[in-house]
Amino acid sequence: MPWPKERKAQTRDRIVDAAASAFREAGVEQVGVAEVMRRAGLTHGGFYAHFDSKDDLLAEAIGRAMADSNANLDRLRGGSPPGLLETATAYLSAQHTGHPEMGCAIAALGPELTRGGATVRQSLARAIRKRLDGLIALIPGGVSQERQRRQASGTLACMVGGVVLARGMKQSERAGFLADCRAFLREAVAEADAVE
Amino acid sequence: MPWPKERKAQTRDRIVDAAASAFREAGVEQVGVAEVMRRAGLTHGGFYAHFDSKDDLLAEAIGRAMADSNANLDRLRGGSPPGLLETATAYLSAQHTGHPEMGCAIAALGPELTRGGATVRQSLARAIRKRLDGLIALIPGGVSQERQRRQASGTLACMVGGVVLARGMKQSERAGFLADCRAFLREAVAEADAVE
DNA sequence: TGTACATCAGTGAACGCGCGTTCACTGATGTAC
DNA sequence: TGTACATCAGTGAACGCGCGTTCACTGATGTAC
Repeated sequence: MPWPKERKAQTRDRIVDAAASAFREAGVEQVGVAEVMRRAGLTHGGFYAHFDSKDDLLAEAIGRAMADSNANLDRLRGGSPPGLLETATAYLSAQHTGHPEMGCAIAALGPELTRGGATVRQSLARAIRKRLDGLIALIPGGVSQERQRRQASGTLACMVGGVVLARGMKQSERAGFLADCRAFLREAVAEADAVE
Repeated sequence: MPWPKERKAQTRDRIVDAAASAFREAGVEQVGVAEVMRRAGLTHGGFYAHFDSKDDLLAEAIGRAMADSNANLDRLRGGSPPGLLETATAYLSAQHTGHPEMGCAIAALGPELTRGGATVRQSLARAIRKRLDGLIALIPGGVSQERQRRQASGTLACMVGGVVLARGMKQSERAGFLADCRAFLREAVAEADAVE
């Protein structure tokens, strides 16, 4: 074993990171294997020593992007406690909307991943499941499981749709729309708690 | 003028229709000009007698897809009155989720359109604006404009995100998730009315 | 301690292939006589 | 009524080009002696 054992794993990691941000930034189809490798500081020929195919890389990059995005949202949330509303507020921010390459993979790539191969779709489904479970875990224990599920599902839908829509709008309408989405959720979630 | 005047316009229409459904079904990048023309019953060579570029067609297909989708949602809504909740309920249905090629262009193509050329982005922005205004118009007049905007924005975000997420999930989790989103909105919108 | 060697991560040229676009053409049509 | 003609929507072969993938190779490294 002439090379340090962990070196290949580190290179692989760099490739996944490069792919996770490049795909979110420009779309899966618009970013070639060569471009990903270039971003990782390598040449394209070595790619297949690490991955079976571009789809294989994509499936792995989805998970990486979600973890990455979660870390960024935690940072955005700043000091506020990790509740459902606080998370949604950070998600529905101008910062997140303006930086897809560091943001949620579902909002940046959802529809095109849905049309991908079986491995990619599985990875997406797992990412969504994880996000949803993460949100459910943020809801206080006193609430019934059914209500937890409903609140988390509706809130996540509003988060993802809000960012997708904001990114598609005229720049000038974005901030207002995001504020409307945040206010909508604040009311919906708070009132649902009151009813409880 | 040796040909019936309207014939070329009709052919162009057929191409736009074919593109609107093909793009929503398989994604813009996955559908070539040749495939669109084949679906319209033509050969690819004639394409540039009707459009300047694929992007030009795409920009037009977005508008067509939205009109088409609205007609389908009206049909889905069936007898129920055209209110905000009824529209959201039809949108967040298994039928819509299962048939992207007849559904909302924002949910099917949103993120990739955001990364498109200027004309495409403009067409998307216009489509979103129209959808939002359409939803606002469904809210009873007694509600303040600010509240109308907030309700329509939050509801649309939940609709789009709900369908994007449902399509990315395991088949077995879809129906429950869509029902949760519908229930969430029913509560959010109804309670907001009560508070009014 | 120094040298020859085996390993294998990474290189870079090459491959088919499908794409968007171009262009010379064809042939169905309405019009002029 | 019938024929020659001009028009132009639509045809199909061809063009570069960039992509995902393959493969013979290279050269930096740890090991054996």
